[in-house]
Amino acid sequence: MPELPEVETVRRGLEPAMVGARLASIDQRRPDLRFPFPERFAERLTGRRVEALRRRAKYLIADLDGAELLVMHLGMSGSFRIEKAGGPGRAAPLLGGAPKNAAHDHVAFGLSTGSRIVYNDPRRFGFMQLIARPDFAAHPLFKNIGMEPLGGELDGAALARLFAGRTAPLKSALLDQRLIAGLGNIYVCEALHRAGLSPRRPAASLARKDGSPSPRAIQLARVIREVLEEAVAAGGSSLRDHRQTDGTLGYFQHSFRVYGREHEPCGQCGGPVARITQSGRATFYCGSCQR
DNA sequence: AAGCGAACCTGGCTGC
DNA sequence: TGCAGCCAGGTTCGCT
Repeated sequence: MPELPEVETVRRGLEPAMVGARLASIDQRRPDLRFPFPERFAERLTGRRVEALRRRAKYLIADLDGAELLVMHLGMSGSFRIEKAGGPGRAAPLLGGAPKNAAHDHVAFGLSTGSRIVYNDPRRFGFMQLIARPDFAAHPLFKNIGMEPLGGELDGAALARLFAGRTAPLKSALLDQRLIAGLGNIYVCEALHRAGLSPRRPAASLARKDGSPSPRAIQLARVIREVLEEAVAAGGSSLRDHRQTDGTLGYFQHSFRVYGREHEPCGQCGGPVARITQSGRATFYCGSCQR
């Protein structure tokens, strides 16, 4: 579920509850998720104040008042739930997924405000790490992460430079987090459809021989920013019953033009949306208007 | 070195 | 109704 817009939606939902609060208690219910939890995880977190909650690529980063950062990744199925102080029985806000089974509540942060933040992740592809603040940029998790698509750097020239010489299909290059950070399967499919570009086209075909951006590169950069901004504004999307801060559904799923729409008519030309497999992942696209 | 397929794990859906 | 098989938003590893 979580691509950049979903992680950003989760960040915005958690921010008012977490920032400024102290982590009064940590309930860690298993030794690992995708990776083992850090040594003495609960001990290192207990008593720390959360000073800020940031996002980099698909990572959530809590700045703590000590020397460490708490880095969290939601994997495929991770979500957070906020349990407000004194409110059992009230509908709990859900962030980033659809937790149903308390057996998959793996970590709960008890806050000094009395609220609890519960992390649920059935598939356990998510993980949490503690890293020293000065090591942040050089840390293995972050040193090879590419540019933020909404950070103001992503334009046609940047795409042309990143994709120059790459024989991989455009779809695969856009999913490569070392180049652009935060795009996932849904938004890559959606952006390519909006740009009228085939996912099978070699990535290098967006650069000219001299490395300058083609009009296609300029257009693709524009629609990547556009689709992500629209999705963030809509509170992310969901394939099932993803909810955001106030418990309402993330709405962007209703705006998919190709993702999950195999055999349905393309909104542009009426032709059928095709589904192929690239690098082991499903790609949805219109074979007649994406060239 | 880049690119690709498999692996990690569980749940939900489809079809027999 | 039961069950086998397939599929899923991401990342990493290991093999060409």
